[in-house]
Amino acid sequence: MTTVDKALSLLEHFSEERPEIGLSEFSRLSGYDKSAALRLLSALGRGGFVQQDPTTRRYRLGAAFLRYARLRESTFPVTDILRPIAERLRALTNETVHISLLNGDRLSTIIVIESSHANRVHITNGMMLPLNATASGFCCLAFSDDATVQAWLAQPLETFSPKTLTDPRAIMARLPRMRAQGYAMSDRAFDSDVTSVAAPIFDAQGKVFGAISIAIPASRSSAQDERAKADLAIKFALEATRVLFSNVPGWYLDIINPKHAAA
Amino acid sequence: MTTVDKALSLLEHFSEERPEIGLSEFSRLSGYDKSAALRLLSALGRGGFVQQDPTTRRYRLGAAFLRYARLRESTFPVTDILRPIAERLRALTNETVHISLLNGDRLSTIIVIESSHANRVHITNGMMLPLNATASGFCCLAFSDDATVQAWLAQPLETFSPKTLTDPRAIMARLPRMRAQGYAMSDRAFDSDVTSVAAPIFDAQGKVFGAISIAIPASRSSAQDERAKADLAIKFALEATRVLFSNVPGWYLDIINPKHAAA
DNA sequence: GTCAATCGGTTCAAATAACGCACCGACGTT
DNA sequence: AACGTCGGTGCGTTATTTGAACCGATTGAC
Repeated sequence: MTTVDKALSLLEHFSEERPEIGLSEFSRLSGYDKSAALRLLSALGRGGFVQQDPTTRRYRLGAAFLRYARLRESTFPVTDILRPIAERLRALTNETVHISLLNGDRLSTIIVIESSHANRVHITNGMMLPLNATASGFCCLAFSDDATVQAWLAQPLETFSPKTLTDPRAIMARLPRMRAQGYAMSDRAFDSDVTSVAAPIFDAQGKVFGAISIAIPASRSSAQDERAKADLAIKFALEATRVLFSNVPGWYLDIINPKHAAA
Repeated sequence: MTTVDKALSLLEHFSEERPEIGLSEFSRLSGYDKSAALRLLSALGRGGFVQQDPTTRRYRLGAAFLRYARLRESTFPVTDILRPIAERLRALTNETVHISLLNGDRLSTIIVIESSHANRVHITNGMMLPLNATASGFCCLAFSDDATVQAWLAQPLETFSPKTLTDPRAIMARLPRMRAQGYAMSDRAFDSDVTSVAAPIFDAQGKVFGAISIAIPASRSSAQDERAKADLAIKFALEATRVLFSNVPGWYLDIINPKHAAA
């Protein structure tokens, strides 16, 4: 692990719940010596990646992220690239389609294309989704490595509906099946009237980047429909992964098509 | 300069014009040895700060920026914080007000509140503004250190109107006056019908973060108006700096109010 | 088909920067 | 006054970074 890795790993400790972190706190969280943490934070500060509140001296994420995120979006516009994919999937299914990206221990919804049915699922763009109640969230869990999953599920899990799973063991017990199927399903675990299927989008390193999900009013969903919808979700998520990163992990291709006739 | 600084500085070579950079190119641009550049890039890659195109092997900005920028915005929402300030300034002047943030060698406009006059300046949100033709851009130049200014003006400067300044020396000649006044003004240098004044917003390190600008149809502007508008721009930019970073550089306070009775 | 240049990436002894303990003054509690 | 914790510093020890040489793979010229 290089010094740079260590510096970057400090940033991982920021989260929605812990947006500001003091020096000693960083030292404790990371296990690095205070002087090491200070050196790393100073370097991050010089680069604008963290900034200190002048009064409390605590650190928060810096303005460089605005700059670089904008630059990246203007030269490699993920949202623009993914929207047509979501639109085509919505055209094929006429159900609400949404794409969410993994953001720490949550998903942020960046694209929503609603069904034209009068009875349709409404999802707010920008909405943060939990990992323990949505099909997209289950995707992130099922296709991430064990250590990451353990860390995610170690935190307290919120309840959203009577069917929400909050027991880490119960959730983990379901992951192998999802992994084997190549997609995830959530039946009324987030909203009591919504069933959804989702397939994972991977980044260039083969880690879960986000998920593409089809959300259906529970009243309209059926078991035999699920598989067809899931196959579409997988197909379009694959396309998204390819378009963004030209690179789908081989093991995922093996899962969704063991005969190696890639979709 | 620590190893972390070097790694972060590699990212500075990305720009709108150069969104993808190869290993040797990085080595040349940064002056670091190829093996050093590779080590740094690998670390950045592990953190998701750069990613490699699997076919060309060139590097581009990674997905971590989306994640961290979203996290920062959700815990420290610059746009939400600044919008009410822009709205109040617009209410006082009834002219189009916009706030732009420094993004490399350009400004990206994040807030636009238009005047209610029939004859008003229209600015598109998200628009990228040059440093050499707008009041906001002049602000960035006037209140940045010489080395930065030199680097910015060393690049070819685009012409936007007959009054655009493209000679670095002509531009630099005007900066001391702006610095002394505490604000910048641009008369028809970007759009032939628009005059604007702008005051700088500073970040926690005292570097220019962006600018707040009042844009007026040239036909409606007058010299005596300029100073009044500028004073308002300064006042609101000060407030923006304080609200965001609780920290206005002392030298700037000295400039805008030498008697130390801070606004 | 061959040659030369360039690409991304690897190796390893020498040079250098990171590490982490001990310590500082400031602040808040007890 | 004594204690605990905070952010930050100094410095000898130690581990990482450095960079020239090198590798195999591409690419373009002839």
